[in-house]
Parts: sequence; structure tokens; C-alpha cells
Amino acid sequence: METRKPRPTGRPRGFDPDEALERAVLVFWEHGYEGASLAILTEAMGISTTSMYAAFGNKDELFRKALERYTEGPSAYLVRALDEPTALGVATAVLAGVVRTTTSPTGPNGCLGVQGALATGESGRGAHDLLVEWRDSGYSSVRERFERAVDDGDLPPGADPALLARYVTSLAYGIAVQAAGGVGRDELQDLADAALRAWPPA
Amino acid sequence: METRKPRPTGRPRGFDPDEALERAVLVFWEHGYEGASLAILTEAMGISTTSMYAAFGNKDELFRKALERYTEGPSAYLVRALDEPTALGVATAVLAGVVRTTTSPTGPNGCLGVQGALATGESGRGAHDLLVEWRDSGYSSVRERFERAVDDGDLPPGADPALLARYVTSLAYGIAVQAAGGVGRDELQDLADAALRAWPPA
DNA sequence: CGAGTTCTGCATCGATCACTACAGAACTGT
DNA sequence: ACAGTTCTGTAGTGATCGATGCAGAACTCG
Repeated sequence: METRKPRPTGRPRGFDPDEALERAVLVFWEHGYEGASLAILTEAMGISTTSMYAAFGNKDELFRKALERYTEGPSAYLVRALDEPTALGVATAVLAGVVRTTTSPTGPNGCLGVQGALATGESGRGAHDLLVEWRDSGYSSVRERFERAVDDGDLPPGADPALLARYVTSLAYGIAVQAAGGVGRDELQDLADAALRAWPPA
Repeated sequence: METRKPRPTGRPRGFDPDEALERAVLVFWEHGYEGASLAILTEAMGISTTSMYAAFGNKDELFRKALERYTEGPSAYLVRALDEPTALGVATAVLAGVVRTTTSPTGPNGCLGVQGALATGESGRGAHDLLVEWRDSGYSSVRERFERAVDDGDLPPGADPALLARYVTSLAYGIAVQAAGGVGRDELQDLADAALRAWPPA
């Protein structure tokens, strides 16, 4: 149970893998998988390519781990939003989280899960497919939450959870695209508010 | 006035620049600016790199011309939609056009203006900025159309044209992202229908 | 101390990147 | 036929891509 004494043999690491990974998240977030070269990645991480390969495997693995970190960090608003008591609360929290994260002054504009590898060449196919799964996972969790809302009577019996989830995720990804283009936070939040003023939309 | 007799001196071109450009559109559309290498571009265009540079300048210029062609071709639904008599008609036509184009069986999934260069490295900055302008131009034309709709009394006096345009474009870009991930045409069209069932949303 | 293990820095790998120099082919007008 | 012009194919350019080999540094254990 004593996690404070790993005591590994051999030369200890000269850097903090967690911090290096967070730097990598920012680079992938800003430049995308293909646009983030090993040179700028390792420079931002403060380590050599040798250390990066030893610690993370390769560029694909680094991206995969960066996406996990992104999901637990900047994108953690999603799982928190699912705990909202009502479907409208979930939708509101999701969109508010997207707006806040994609327009944060302390991070890159946009969403890593959208702009990280939306269209790529052959070398980026792994990252592309990974992000397709990531977005589909986000959609599915919202849809399942809305299914529960129908069961709970929170949403009317005729409501279509899949359609509603598609509505919320479409707005979310649309907001992310516009944020990537420099559209401001207030304007996007106004949009999110207006889009949910009539709920549910079907 | 006789445009049929250009009669240029020197060796004539061995390819059709229009057709080559359309092939380039498809490659940029599918792989994005950075993911579309000169090798696969010229292979798809059926010409050598020398001919490409002689005819189009460089990769940036080729992308710029490909985007123009895309705007006049697959994305021409936008300008047509602006001619619809009502704001709701405009919004409906825009979203229907996006759904159709981004899920066409005969072309790549998604939208070139979104996935062509959403996040790039240094070399893709030109393409990135160009697409930001392109999307902003699309937003602006919709907003101006909605301003006219307010003046015409088609939209209520209290309606916010900028907000409504942001709503439509966000849905459009969100649809494009989902289409890029393989979401089907029918599902996205259902979403578009539902999103416009309560109009205007504010 | 020395053996064993792991990490780091340097140099570099072949492949691919966007791009071009050059020579000859294919056309024009005279 | 000949000069002038333009396009095409070959064969590259230096730079950068992701990824490694290797020697030595830095640690633990005996």
C-alpha cells in the first residue's frame, strides 16, 4: 500500500511525464496530429526525442495518451454534465463547457477532439479514427443519458434521445469549429443559450 | 469577341486544368491541406509536379484555387439558399445543402471549408487563415440575409440576425464534423429538420 | 567497490516533404 | 527550314519527417 516507495532501479527520469504530457496536449490541440512535428512536440515537452520514445512509445501513442489527458482535463465537463438532474441541464452544461473550453484564454482555441485530426493523410489515419471513436463516444454517452431521461419522465415519451443527442453534439462541434476560427466566447455562449431556449427541439 | 481562337504560341498543354483542379479539390477535401502531399495530388491530377507548378503556382495557390472551385461547385448551395424568399427557407436550404454535400456518396465526407485546415502546423497557416475567412464569409452572408429579413418583416423586429446566423452556421459546421466521422445522411437531415422546427430559435 | 539497469545526449537513419534545374518535345509564326 | 516560345519528363535540390544506435551518465543492489 506504500505508493511512496516505488524505488525503481536504474537512472531516474530527468523530467515529469505528467507535465510533459500536458505540454504535448497543448501542441496537439493547437496544431493537430499532423501539424505537430516531433521537433516542436519534444521542444515544448522539454525532452529529447529519445526520452519521448522511451516514455511514450511513438507519436501515435503519445497522441492517444494526450487525448486521454484531454478527456480527463479540459474535456471533463462532459462527464460532469451527465450528472445534471435534467436533460435540459445536461445539454446546458455540455454546451457551456464546450464554449468555455474552446475559447479559454489560457489554452488553444477549439477542441482537440475535433481539430486534432479531422482530415489527414495516410500517416494520420490512426489519429483520425481515434477521434472518430472519441466523438462517437461523446455522442453515445449523451444519447444514453437522454434515454434515461425519457425513462425518468424528464423528457416526454415521444422524445427521440438519439435525435436530441445529435442536436447537442452538432451544436457542440459547430461551436468548436467557430471557436477555432477565433469567434468569441460571449457570442458563442449567446448562441448556446438561444439554441436551448426551446427545449426539447423536436 | 471570338473566344474560340486564343491560339497561344508554344507547346500546348497535355491536360485539362479544370479537370485537374477538380481532382485536386477531392484530394484536399479528403486529406486536408497538410495531409495532401504533392505526390498524391499530382498523381490524382494526372500530371507531373513540374506541370502543376507551371499551371497553378505552388501548393498554397493550388489550395486557394481548389477552394474557389469548391465554393462554386459542391458548396454552391449556399449562394442559392440566400435567394430563398424567407429566412426559414434560407436556413432550411443551407442545412439541406450541407447535409447533402457532406454525405455525398460520390465525394469525400465532410466539408472542405471545415476539415481542410482546421488546425495545422506552420506550413499550413496560409490555408488555415484562408478557411477562417471562408467560414466567416459564409456566416456574414447569412447574417446579412437575415438582416434583410428583419427589414422585410419576415423576421420579427426583435430578432437578432447575428445570433440566428451563428445558429445556422454552428449547426452546419457541426453537421460537417459529424459527416466527416461517418454519420449518415438521413440521421443528419432529421437533425436539421428538428433544429428548424422552432424558428426563429430566440 | 563493481555489476546490472535505465535514462540521456548526440548523431544519424532512410523516407518523404515542397520545390526546381535542365534538356528535349511540341507547338507557333516567318 | 528555322527561330522563338511553352510545356513535359527526369532527376534531382536541401529541408524536414518520424524513429534509432550507441556510448556514457546516473541510479540500485550486492
